Amino acid sequence: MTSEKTIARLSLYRRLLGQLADAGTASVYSHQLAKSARVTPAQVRRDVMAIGYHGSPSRGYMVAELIKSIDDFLDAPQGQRAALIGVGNLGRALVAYFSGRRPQLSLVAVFDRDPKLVGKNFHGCPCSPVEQFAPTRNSLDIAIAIIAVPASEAQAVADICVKAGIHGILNFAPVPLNVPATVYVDNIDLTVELEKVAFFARSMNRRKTRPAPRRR
Amino acid sequence: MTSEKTIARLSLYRRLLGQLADAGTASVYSHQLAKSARVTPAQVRRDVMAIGYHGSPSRGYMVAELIKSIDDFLDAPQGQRAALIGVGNLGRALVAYFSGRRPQLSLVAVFDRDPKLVGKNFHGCPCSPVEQFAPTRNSLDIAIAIIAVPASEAQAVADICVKAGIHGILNFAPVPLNVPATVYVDNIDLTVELEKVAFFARSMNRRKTRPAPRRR
DNA sequence: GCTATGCTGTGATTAATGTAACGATTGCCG
DNA sequence: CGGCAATCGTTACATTAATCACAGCATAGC
Ligand SMILES: NC(=O)c1ccc[n+]([C@@H]2O[C@H](COP(=O)([O-])OP(=O)(O)OC[C@H]3O[C@@H](n4cnc5c(N)ncnc54)[C@H](O)[C@@H]3O)[C@@H](O)[C@H]2O)c1
Ligand SMILES: NC(=O)c1ccc[n+]([C@@H]2O[C@H](COP(=O)([O-])OP(=O)(O)OC[C@H]3O[C@@H](n4cnc5c(N)ncnc54)[C@H](O)[C@@H]3O)[C@@H](O)[C@H]2O)c1
Repeated sequence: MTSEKTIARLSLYRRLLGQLADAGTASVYSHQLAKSARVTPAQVRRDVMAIGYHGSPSRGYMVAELIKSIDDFLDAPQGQRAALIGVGNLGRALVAYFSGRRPQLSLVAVFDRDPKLVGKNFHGCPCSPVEQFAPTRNSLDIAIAIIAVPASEAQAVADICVKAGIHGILNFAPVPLNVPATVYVDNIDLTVELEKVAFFARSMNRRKTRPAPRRR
Repeated sequence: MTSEKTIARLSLYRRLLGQLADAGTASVYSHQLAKSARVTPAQVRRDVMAIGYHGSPSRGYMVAELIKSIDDFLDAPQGQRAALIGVGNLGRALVAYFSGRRPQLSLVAVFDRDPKLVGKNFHGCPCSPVEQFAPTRNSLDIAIAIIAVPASEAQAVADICVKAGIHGILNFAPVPLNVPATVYVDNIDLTVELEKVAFFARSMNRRKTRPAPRRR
């Protein structure tokens, strides 16, 4: 019932709130949070409403409480584990970035088919051959796959993931994947993103107006 | 007037059409293109209409002509050049990926503030100190900046870009940037994307229905 | 030739998403 | 103690995006 866009914003709010908490801020108004997230105050209030948290007109939202509410809403109670498939240029950067972040959503294993990579350890994640995906998935209870293999291999790898019981895929290969409706796929197509920026940069140069207020 | 979503799909169509052209296919129907792009046929026709190309009811769209039309629409006549700032884990992967792709949209320079990286060459792109950004931008006519520096540095780097006359930014730092309305920013927030996948993977597990048809 | 077929182009319609408006509430300050 | 100022919660509205549905047309087959 809650839309994808709302989930994305909640994830962003949570990170911004974490920074506020670190800075010792106890409470925050919708317009303050809106400003740092680059959205309207009404949008913030709507999103907060969606997770059932309530602020007070005088103090706004209690930072710690709101974080807790977002946690309860977004996180799985027993945590979730992810695996990365394809430890190439991009894959290595992703492991460096995602490993050791939130304990509730951790990267625990990586896979590749290159024998030179198998057996190595990447930021605490052992690299196994891709044939080991299904058994490893079961033993470590992996819920999410991150695909960073060449485009030509992506569909085959996705099939392996689906067969092993994965229900969420973050796909960096520039190929729309074919999966059953029970699997959620998020495609990150960086070529498309770059071309988008190129196009709108051009229209910015010409007319000095932006096509639409930005956020993601 | 043409929306961001439409531009993103056109970029995807172009790549898919290129594959068709390589395979020797001369013409394609909206429903075929729609299937590989994971959108509806009506959507394809609408998008094609937006760039002023016309197909024929009998043959559909001529692949080579449609590619040409998308090129004319998306590409700058004299090409566009991009620079990357921050040659760390992610930056290096991006250079490897983006360098030497389309000549119409090429990565030509990289910047960092680490003296150990300055002077090195990354896939044909010389690495300069970030202080050299403005002069290099002018001499190479760089239109687009890709930001891959730590979050704490991102705003400062964005300011440098804006001051140097950049109108398009692809931002990988997990920070909403503060820029004037004359600059188009596309934020790629991978933490948000991963958390989104985690959330919907969970809801897939529970109820076996997807929240919305997927695409990006 | 003539009809049947299957596609494109596009106005009409529906769905999704975001914004605005405003009553309700809370504490503050005189 | 009672208005004032500010903010939340929520409903109504506006905007944007996607889909439907069908007229119009080109071709193939007979
Ligand atoms: N490098 C980037 O910045 C970047 C940017 C955007 C998209 N991508 C996409 O991400 C993917 C990976 O890019 P990359 O630059 O890391 O490529 P890469 O060639 O450096 O790495 C690919 C890795 O996948 C492994 N691999 C290949 N086939 C496999 C299989 N069937 N099973 C398991 N592992 C397999 C290879 O051994 C290699 O280690 C590609 O689809 C690419 O288009 C990369
Ligand atoms: N690695 C990933 O896969 C990944 C994923 C998502 C987001 N990100 C984001 O991308 C950014 C870069 O990530 P990374 O993993 O490559 O980090 P990194 O630390 O490996 O690289 C950062 C690079 O930026 C350079 N740098 C720092 N300050 C600079 C400045 N002021 N001017 C110019 N160069 C400067 C550093 O010298 C370094 O080379 C971060 O904001 C990170 O949050 C990275």
